[in-house]
Amino acid sequence: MEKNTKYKRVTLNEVAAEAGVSAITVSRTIRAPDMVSAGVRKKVQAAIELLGYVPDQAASALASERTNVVGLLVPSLTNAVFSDVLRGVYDVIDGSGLSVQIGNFRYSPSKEENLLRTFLRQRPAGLIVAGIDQTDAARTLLKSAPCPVVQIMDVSDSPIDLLIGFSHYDGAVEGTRHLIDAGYKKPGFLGARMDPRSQARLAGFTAEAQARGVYDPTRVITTTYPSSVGMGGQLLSDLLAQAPDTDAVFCNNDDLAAGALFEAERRRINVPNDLGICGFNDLEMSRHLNPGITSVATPRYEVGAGAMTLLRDAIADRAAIQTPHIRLGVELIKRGSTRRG
Amino acid sequence: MEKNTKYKRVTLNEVAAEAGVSAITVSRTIRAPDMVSAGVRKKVQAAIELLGYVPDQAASALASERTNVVGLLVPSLTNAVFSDVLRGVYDVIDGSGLSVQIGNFRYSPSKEENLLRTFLRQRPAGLIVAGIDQTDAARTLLKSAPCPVVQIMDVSDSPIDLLIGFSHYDGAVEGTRHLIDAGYKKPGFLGARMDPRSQARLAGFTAEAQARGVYDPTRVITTTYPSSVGMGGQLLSDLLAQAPDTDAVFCNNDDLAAGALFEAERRRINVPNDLGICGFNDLEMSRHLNPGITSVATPRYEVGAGAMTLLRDAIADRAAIQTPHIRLGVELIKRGSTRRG
DNA sequence: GACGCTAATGACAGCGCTGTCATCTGTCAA
DNA sequence: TTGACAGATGACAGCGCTGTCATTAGCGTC
Repeated sequence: MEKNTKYKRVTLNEVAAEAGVSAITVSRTIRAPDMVSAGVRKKVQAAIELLGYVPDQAASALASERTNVVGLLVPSLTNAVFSDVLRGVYDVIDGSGLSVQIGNFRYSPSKEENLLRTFLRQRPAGLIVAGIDQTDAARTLLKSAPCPVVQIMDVSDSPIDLLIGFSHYDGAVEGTRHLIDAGYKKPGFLGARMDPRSQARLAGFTAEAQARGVYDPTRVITTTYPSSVGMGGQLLSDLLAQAPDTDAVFCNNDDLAAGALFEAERRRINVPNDLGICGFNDLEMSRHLNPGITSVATPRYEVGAGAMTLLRDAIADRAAIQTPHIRLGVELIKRGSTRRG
Repeated sequence: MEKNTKYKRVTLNEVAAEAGVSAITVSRTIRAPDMVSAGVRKKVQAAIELLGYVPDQAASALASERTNVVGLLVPSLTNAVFSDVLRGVYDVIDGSGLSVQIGNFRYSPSKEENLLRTFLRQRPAGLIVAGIDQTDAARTLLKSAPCPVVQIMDVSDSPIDLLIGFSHYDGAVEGTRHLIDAGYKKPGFLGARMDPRSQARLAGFTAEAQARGVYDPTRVITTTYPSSVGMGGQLLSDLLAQAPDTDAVFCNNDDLAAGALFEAERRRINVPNDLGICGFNDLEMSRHLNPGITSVATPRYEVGAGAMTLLRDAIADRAAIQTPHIRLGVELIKRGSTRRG
């Protein structure tokens, strides 16, 4: 076996010899310090420090049938939304001894299911999965998973295990209500990708518009192509071609909203007077546009950080989790794009 | 030992029994099919299929002293630049049997060094590190790493091992030259974060501006705060306060450029006639602004995908790598923000 | 026909750790 | 004083795989 002596590993046994105890005591000092007397603990910790001992994850995983790997299943890596979630996850995991493995299922439920199977065979310490719309098979796998599972980015009446997210439906209702309250009479909806969370936003828009008597299906424009700024402009063009008297748009997200704003600019349509625009997510950019884009701010970072916190605590002691289901709020941020003169 | 029978593992021995061969032959069938005769190979593959065998990574890692984990060290997870790189990496790794572990060193060289040590102890199959500006200690660690190392996102005269990137200096020179060629006489520079790659861009700007006799240090505004659209507006304000006659800005990246554009709009400064704006990276948004922002397009996805390809091939056979150092080009995309009427 | 050679396969040990159970020590109640 | 008991520590086996070396079969050569 070719070894690189530069990376010669310090083993548990060497630490044990240094500290004058047995290997298992060193192991316990690391994993369950309470089981070891204070004196021995000190000696062992000194020896670990002295030798620069770092546990071998592979050996530990093999012996204990568990790993310190957390699987994170997301539908996209491009999306600014998920990079904020990622940031939250990494901020919490930092120094927890756990590590993350990301699976990108590209909005494909079957791919998600496959990734899930792959992850589960690695005996993960925990799983974080985006959304609540797993296939039945995936749900079954997750329900019987031998580790905590956190669903994120949405709310649900029947979570699999742990959950942290916010209501896309409620957010859309709030945004739509604001448009109508601001005096817009003919609001439309622009949506791209149309994954389950986008669908929920559309449902929220539809429900509120209907309740207020301003719903018109010809003002709903969606595509399954990905969201982008360019797509926002295109969708607005499509909407105006189909329903030229539309006076406001609720956009599925801020990229579309920005694109719609730029398109309106090109068409010399006055925003907010002739066209109100409301986005979703509240990306950093939105507040700096002219006019600023009114948007439903979503706690993406908080979802990532909260999910990892939940998971970390559940891995330590699932029974100790007080609030396994966390519903975060969204906040409507009103800006110039809906402030009529 | 608490076991979950649902995830009862199929072992090499069980496959071997099923196929009527020894365990080591099964192992070889998987890792080095050429060493096994065609008939046996078929039998073994059938048995693997039948039993749904999946190798145990932990056991393999323990026995072979190697893992299938690729470490990826990036300075940021927020940045759109790195999410594009990530996407490239994941696209190539998909189905290669390797998995990625991300380390986020937050632009801190010492944190990078620590992460590196942590990764190296896990005996990674390979490493991808952002940039070429590692500390001396980190360089030494990487040079003697028992695995291939890919540096990305920059070019270098003395790569550690493998490298794929592009020249930030050249890109900045090209952007600056374009501004001057377009007739702007008093170009400034806006930069945030000012990591080594930002510094290289500033150096390119400075060199070209000096060569053309239009360099003025009072027109260079930088901050170590992170880049954002908002920061772009702020930096432009600072620049105009300090040097009101500035007629163009080369921005460190497109977020700053967009912020500068929006700020110019608010100040009723005509872009491009009274102020030319050139960005860097060419994010999707830039082409949709009014006017579109001229930008130096960088091959971020290609860097990610190329790095993972290099690494994958190097892990298979380091000696077979034909071009260990890949320099990708950047392309200036001219748009309205520098097109004077 | 004995020999050497290569290709194909197997036996075996052990990677570094942890689960299990055994042992040992000290304390306290009867 | 004895026994029961909890707390602290250790001995040992084995997780599933792979590196090493041994063995066997097959084949051509002088």
